[in-house]
Amino acid sequence: MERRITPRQEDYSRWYLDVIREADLAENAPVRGCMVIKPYGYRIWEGVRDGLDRRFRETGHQNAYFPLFIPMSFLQKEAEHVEGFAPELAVVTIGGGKELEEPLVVRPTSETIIGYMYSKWIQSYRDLPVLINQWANVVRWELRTRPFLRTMEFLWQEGHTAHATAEEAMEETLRMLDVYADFAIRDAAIPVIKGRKSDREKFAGAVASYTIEAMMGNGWALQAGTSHYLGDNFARAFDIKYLAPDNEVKYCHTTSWGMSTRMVGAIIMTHGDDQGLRLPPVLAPIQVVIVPIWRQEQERAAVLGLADQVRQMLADGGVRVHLDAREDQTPGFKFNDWEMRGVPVRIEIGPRDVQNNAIVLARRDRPGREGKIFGVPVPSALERVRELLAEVQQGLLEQATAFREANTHTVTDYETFKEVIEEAGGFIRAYWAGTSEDEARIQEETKATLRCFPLDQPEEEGRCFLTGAKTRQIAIFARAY
RNA sequence: CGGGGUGUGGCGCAGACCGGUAGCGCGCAGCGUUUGGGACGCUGAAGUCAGAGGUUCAAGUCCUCUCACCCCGACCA
Repeated sequence: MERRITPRQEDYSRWYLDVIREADLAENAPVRGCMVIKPYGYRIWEGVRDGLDRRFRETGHQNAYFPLFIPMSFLQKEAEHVEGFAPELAVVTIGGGKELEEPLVVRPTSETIIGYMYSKWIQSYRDLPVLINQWANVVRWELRTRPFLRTMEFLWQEGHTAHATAEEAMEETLRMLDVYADFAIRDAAIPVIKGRKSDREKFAGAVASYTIEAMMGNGWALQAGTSHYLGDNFARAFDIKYLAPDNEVKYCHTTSWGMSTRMVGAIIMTHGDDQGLRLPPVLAPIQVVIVPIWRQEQERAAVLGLADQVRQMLADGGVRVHLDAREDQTPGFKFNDWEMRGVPVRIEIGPRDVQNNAIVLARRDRPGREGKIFGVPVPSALERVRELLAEVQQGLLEQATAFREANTHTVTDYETFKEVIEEAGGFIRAYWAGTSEDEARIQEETKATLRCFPLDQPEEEGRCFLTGAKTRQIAIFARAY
């Protein structure tokens, strides 16, 4: 047997690239740093999109679309914003064969052009809040890229809202952080830590940035979604003002929040094992694959007949099911193939099952025979499959949570911190009262960054592991993508 | 931008020191036998050897230049 996927232990980033190739999710494009998302990978993204879009509607947001090109001067209106993004801008200077009067930036994010429009749309407190989301591609000129995790062009949604008061805007910021966490946990089965970013790590132009941080299979952290409270920074830069009930002109308070195709990378790296991908049933393009098995020609029709009957039953019940009737592949090959592609549940139907009017169920989150259930009566198939899908969904979340807990360490001094990062890896929870400079030094010396200050903070006071100062503030540190 | 490496059928590689008919594995196509955990046999298709220039009777192989990609570093919402 040829080994197609490098074991995680041997080389984690090779494993990641192998899984993407073997599961047929994406491949590199002829343009450096860009990728082609293939149909199977794109369907996972569509699952992410649908899960988020439904939640956005439920929280009162509407979709709209703003242009890809942004006048360079717009970015320059917010000092911190342009400074943060300048190094990774793609700029169009020629159009229609002629040098442009003003260069156009290919959007790295849309705060500026949306701010510009909001200033025209908003006159009165009666126009507020404005709650808009856009699904779009953005471009950031990255030096080091990895499929899904960091590419020069990526797909995402960016929500942009404007509110009358700081309180309302802050509520919105945290509400959308909750939406992301809910999606990550319930749909993607990824346990995440909600937290606030340090000043060093926050969005260029934000007052405060919030994040959901997830732990990948190698113990590294991944920022899986962010929500920013922008204060009135962009309102001042773009003149987003309204007339309040007291007849006073006031600046709006704005927010922005985004989740990207990086989420697909998070799913791969949270759940994947040495067999390949493992997909949470809620997002799996194919939730159940049926593999028919026959030995002799006369068994064929009966097996395929039952297989199709079961397929129809499940499809009618709303299950995303696929019957793999390929005749040029053996059942064994198909088992491995669909495991590699992460399908949560497999049904095996052979001559023996036809005789018993039963099927065999196998779950992806438990390897080999242990995950198989024999002799499931056909009439109860739909019900049993539904139960099993729910169990797999739950099982993946539990496994990921247990892994994160097992790889989260508490430290109280810098020496231990360095040891843990170097040897054990994973997340470090520690009291922190250091400065941005201290943070930079830690990154330099250990490659670990301050991922976030979790929203759940302890009551007790402790001592900063670096400075020894008394503080109530806990921070999470880790190496990150 | 600095250091290192690699470019040969779709993919992974050998061939290069020592110049002489371009090969192997996987994949692909056809036919047959197979099929409860990655099947096998036979037949077949497919290569501007990254590009340009040079040396030579003869270049994948030697020389010069160029390009692309990968890894490490620097940089980084």
